[in-house]
Amino acid sequence: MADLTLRQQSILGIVIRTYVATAQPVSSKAFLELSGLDFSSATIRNEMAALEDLGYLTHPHTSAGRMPTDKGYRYFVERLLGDVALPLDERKTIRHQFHQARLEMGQWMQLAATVLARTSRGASLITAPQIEQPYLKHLELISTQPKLVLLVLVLQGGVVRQQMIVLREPMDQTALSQLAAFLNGQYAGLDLATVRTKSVELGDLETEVVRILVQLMSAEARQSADVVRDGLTGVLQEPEFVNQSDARALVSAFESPAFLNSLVNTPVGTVQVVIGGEGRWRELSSCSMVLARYGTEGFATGTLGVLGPTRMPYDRAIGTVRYVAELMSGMVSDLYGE
Amino acid sequence: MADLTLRQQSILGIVIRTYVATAQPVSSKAFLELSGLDFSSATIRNEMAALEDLGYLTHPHTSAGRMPTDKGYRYFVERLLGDVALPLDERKTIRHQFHQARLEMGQWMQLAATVLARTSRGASLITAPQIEQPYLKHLELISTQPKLVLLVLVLQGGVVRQQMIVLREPMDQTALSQLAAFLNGQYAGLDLATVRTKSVELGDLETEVVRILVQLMSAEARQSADVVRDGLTGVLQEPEFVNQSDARALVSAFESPAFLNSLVNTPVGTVQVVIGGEGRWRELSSCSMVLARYGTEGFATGTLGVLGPTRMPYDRAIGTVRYVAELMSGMVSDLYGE
DNA sequence: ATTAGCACTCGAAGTGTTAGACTGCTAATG
DNA sequence: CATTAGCAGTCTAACACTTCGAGTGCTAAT
Repeated sequence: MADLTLRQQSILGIVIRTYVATAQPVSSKAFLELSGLDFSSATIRNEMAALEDLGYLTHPHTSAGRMPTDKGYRYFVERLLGDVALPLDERKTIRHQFHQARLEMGQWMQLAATVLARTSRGASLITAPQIEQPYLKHLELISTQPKLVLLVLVLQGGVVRQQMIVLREPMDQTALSQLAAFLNGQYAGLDLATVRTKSVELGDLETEVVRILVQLMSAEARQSADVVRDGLTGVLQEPEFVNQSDARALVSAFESPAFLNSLVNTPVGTVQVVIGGEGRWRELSSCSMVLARYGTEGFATGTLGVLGPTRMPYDRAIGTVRYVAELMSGMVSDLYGE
Repeated sequence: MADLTLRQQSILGIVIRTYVATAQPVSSKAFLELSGLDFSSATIRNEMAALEDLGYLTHPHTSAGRMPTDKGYRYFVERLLGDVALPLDERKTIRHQFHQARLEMGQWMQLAATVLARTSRGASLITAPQIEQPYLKHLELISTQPKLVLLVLVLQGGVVRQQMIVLREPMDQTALSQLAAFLNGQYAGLDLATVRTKSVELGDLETEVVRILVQLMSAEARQSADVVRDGLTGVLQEPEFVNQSDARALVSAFESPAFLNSLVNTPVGTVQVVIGGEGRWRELSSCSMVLARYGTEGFATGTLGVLGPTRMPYDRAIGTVRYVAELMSGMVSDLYGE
């Protein structure tokens, strides 16, 4: 990726910003009107042609203006984007909204999704933080019907999981509470690995409970469930999605769990930008993603991001993703922390 | 809605089935090929013209075949559709899938959504059953950090709700357990109304807990949260949604909570068919819905349904919705029953 | 009541033309 | 030597026009 002259950089930047705003190929004339630069259109044409030779811009056809290639966007994101922090007042608004929410991961995720979608014009999605070595805080057995028992698990950080168990023989609540107390004594405070290896003399029901315990805890450790999404309708308005099959590809990726699981592992604190599917997702050639992981490395992390057309306001998207990831990281250490 | 002759009924039925299958206006010639009836095309043309006069069919333009109007679909659904029960083997497959799932409402909902979407070619959605007068089975207070406490509520039928509480002063688990035991003694087994009116001498923290208790329980009684959806991508493939704005209207309705809340209240056990938005939802003029409520009337009910193009296989959709509603009703009485 | 037959309508698809939006290049310019 | 004016060349979008065939509606015959 050879270096561009300063002027080329600035032209590339302006072309990209203009194209992002208008969704129309940028002609040399339109460029001059919008940029306020004092050159003739011929000069701009020459420079644009050079940028095209270098692979940063294209032509849909001879007599059309220029639009960025994926390489052009990449250069823009990596070299031309300076400070992408959101303006202070926007940060304030967002922080304010977060402070008003209840202290509950589900609500925060919902809120984060909404904020991401609104400030970045894309579709947003966010996965619940997954605790790497969850330990059991507490379990409870609650009789709901003579032969039906609800097992409630509270894991580290207030993650709650439940499951019904069918009994062979009816048991009353007193007996169940005793059993729960016994199991709490044996298992509370232990992590999955320890629960698994620990061997205790147990009756039938106890064994069943422990089996489900292990099952729910390991599901916790690597599951694809809990995802919150927002902004799909908004992004479908973008002109690139008049094309039915592109739109469908977007919706399909956005909804599929498989896609989510493939979202890349970058360290917490960095924002990753995937432009035009970047080889990995063939159908998403007209889409870009801005992703980040949040939480505390090695302990509990989740992924959040924005999915939009390649013609995306990268500065806003990156700024928002970064800021929301910070807030969510704070949430994780507040709620899940030791 | 004047009565049609038997022949007109049969012609209308065949036109609708053909149009549903092919998505193309049905010409008199195509009609004869597919129906196997032994008339000349002129006769069919005459009858079609009559059906058009009566408002059951239309013409996109002079030299095109006929397609059903909303009124035509309505007549079809109400008068021409005989037994819509799914074939036994399909019912068997579905029941089998349900038996393999874990005994948990969330999983059942997910499964129901998938089954609905797959067997009816539409997008499906299903709301969690809402208990009208939920009562508190059990509450638990669990310390997660010195000044953070998790309140876990178990309501009737194993519905679990949780919320974090911030303490002014640190408290240890022993104290919290005592407090929980006290509150359980006072409030367990009571329904929302009783919890609300009951007055007990309480300290600061206790009051806070009860406040949240009331809040979570009343949210339970009429909330729009817990919804499971499936099949959006599939329905977007239908040719009616090449039109970007129709597609967007569909996605938008499908995702919006407001739309869900407006879904009609029919008694449990009947299936309702809304054709072409039917005045209520302007944007959904090219969509139909097949809806049913499930559960136990006056106790706990939810809504489920399928959203697709007006050109929908109504027989399958109705059959599937009815059958899945029955299964879910069974689930409700098994899990939530007295 | 049904049907054969034909005139008529309309859309889909193809062709031709034109206006104008841009570019690329060349030769002139400071 | 970078810049620019100017112009030829290219391509699209829009429109008008034509043709083809699918399909109807009607009428007169059975």
